Amino acid sequence: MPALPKAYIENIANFVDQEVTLQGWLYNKRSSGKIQFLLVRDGSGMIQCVVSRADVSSDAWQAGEALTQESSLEVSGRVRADKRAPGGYELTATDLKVVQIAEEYPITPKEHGVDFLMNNRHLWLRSRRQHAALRVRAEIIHALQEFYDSNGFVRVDTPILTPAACEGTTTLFETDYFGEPAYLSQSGQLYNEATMMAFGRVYCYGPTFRAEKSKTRRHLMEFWMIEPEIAYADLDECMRWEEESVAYVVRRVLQTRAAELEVLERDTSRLQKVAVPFPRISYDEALEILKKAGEEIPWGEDFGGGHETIISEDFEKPVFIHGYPTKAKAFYMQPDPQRPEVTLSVDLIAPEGYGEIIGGGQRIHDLNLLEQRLEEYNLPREPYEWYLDLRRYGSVPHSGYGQGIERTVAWICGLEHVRETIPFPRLLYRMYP
RNA sequence: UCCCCGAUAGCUCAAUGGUAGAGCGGACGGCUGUUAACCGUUAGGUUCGAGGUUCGAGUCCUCGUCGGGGAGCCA
Repeated sequence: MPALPKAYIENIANFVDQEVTLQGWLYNKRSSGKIQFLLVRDGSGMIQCVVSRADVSSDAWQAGEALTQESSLEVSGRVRADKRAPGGYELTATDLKVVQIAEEYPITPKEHGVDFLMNNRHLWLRSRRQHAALRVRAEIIHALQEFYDSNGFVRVDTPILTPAACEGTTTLFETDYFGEPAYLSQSGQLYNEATMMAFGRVYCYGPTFRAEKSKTRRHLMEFWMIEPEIAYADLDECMRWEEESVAYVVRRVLQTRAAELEVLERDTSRLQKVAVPFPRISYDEALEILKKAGEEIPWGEDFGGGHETIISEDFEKPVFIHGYPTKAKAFYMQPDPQRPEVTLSVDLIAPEGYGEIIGGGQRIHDLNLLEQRLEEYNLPREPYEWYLDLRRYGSVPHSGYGQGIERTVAWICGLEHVRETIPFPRLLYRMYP
C-alpha cells in the first residue's frame, strides 16, 4: 500500500481531491458484480467508499468481497464531494487491505431487543446512535469542566472510598478496607465543603454509587456527578451558577455536536430555547401547579418522577423549584430564616419529562444548628467531627449542588433511558458486560 | 420490596389446542450508483425450566428462572 497521508473521517472535508488512507471498520456493505459500496467507520465518523472492479487490483477487489460486517480494514482512495452521499463526501477506492475478517456479527442492521443489546453492550457501542450519544456525553463533560475552569473554580476531587454515609439516608455499597468497613461514595459534597474552605470555589467530578433497588429509566447504581461548591454564595447565587452552566453546555452541544443530535433525531428547537434566566418557582407554587393538574399531594411530601414531569410541562426551559420542606431534605440544608419549616434548597427540573438533573442549595454554616440537625436525624456524631470543624474555623455561608451527568445527557440527546448515556451502565441485576 | 407485561431459529417476530414459519444475519450464486440495496438457492429449532390438564400443548393451568416497564428512593 502506498504511503499516503492518514486521514480521519471527521476531517475528510480537508482532503477533497486528495488521495488518503483510512483505517477503520466495515459498518455495512452493498455490492453488485462490478461495484462495491463499503460503509466504513473509523470512530470519528462514517463514509461510503466506492470500489469499482475496473479501478482496483484483483487483490483489493477480493478483499472487498471477503469483508463481513465489522471487519477491520485499511482503505485508500481519492476523496470526492458527492451530493448523493449522506455525509457529503465519498472515497473512490484505489486500494483495500483487510486487517481482520470479523466473525458473524451479532448486531445486524435490523431491529433488536433491549436485553440482547445490553448483553452485547461492548459491541452496541459501535452502532450509530450509541456512538452519537456518547460523543455528546463527552462534549457535555468537556463543556462543564471548561465552564467551571474558566470561571475561577478549581477542580478538587473527593474520595470514592469513604468511612461513613454522606447523608445517612440512602443505602451504600459496602466493601472491605483491610478489615474495616468502607463505603463507595454517594456524593462528594461533604468533602467539597472542606476543599471549598481552602480554594473558595471548587468542583469535583467523579462516579457515585447508590445501592438503591431502583428500576426506572432515570436510575443507575453507578453514575457520574459534577459537584460545585461555592463559598459566600447564597441560594440566589447558587441558582445563577446552575443556569449559567446548563445554558452554556446546551449552547455548546448545539454548536459542536449538531451532526450527532441529528443522528439521534433530537428536536433541537426545544434546546434552542434554553437561555438564562430559567424560571424559578417555590415548592408551594409547584404544589399549586400539581393541584391544577389534578395531582394533589399533602404539603411536606417530596415529588415523584411523574410530578416533576407535570411541572416541567408548564415551562419551555429547565425550571428551578426552591424552598422544599425541611423534613424532605438532607440534614445539612440551611433553613429559610423567614420560614424555618422550609430550606434554602433547590432542584433543577429538565424540560420534556427528564426529571431532576441538579439538586442543591445553601448549606448550614452555624455550628450549633448543624449539631442539632445531626441529633434530629439520628446521625452518629463521631464520623462528622471533621465536618463540624468546618463550622468551627472560619465558617461562612455557602452553597453547592450536584449535577447528574447521565440525566443531563439523556435530556440533551432526547433519549428514553439513562442506560444509553453511559458506556457500561450498572443497572439493577445487570452488571455484564 | 410491590404492581403490570413478556420469553419460539444467531436477531426481530408469526403460528384457531391438530405437520413449527417469515424477514434480517450466515453460506453459495447473480447484478456498474447502492442508501436497513435488490433477486435466486440453501443451512439453521430441547418453542426458558419443572410439573399438570388433554387422544393431542409453542398455545391451557401451577410453580420457578430470566428479562422489560413502572412505583417507592433519588441525580
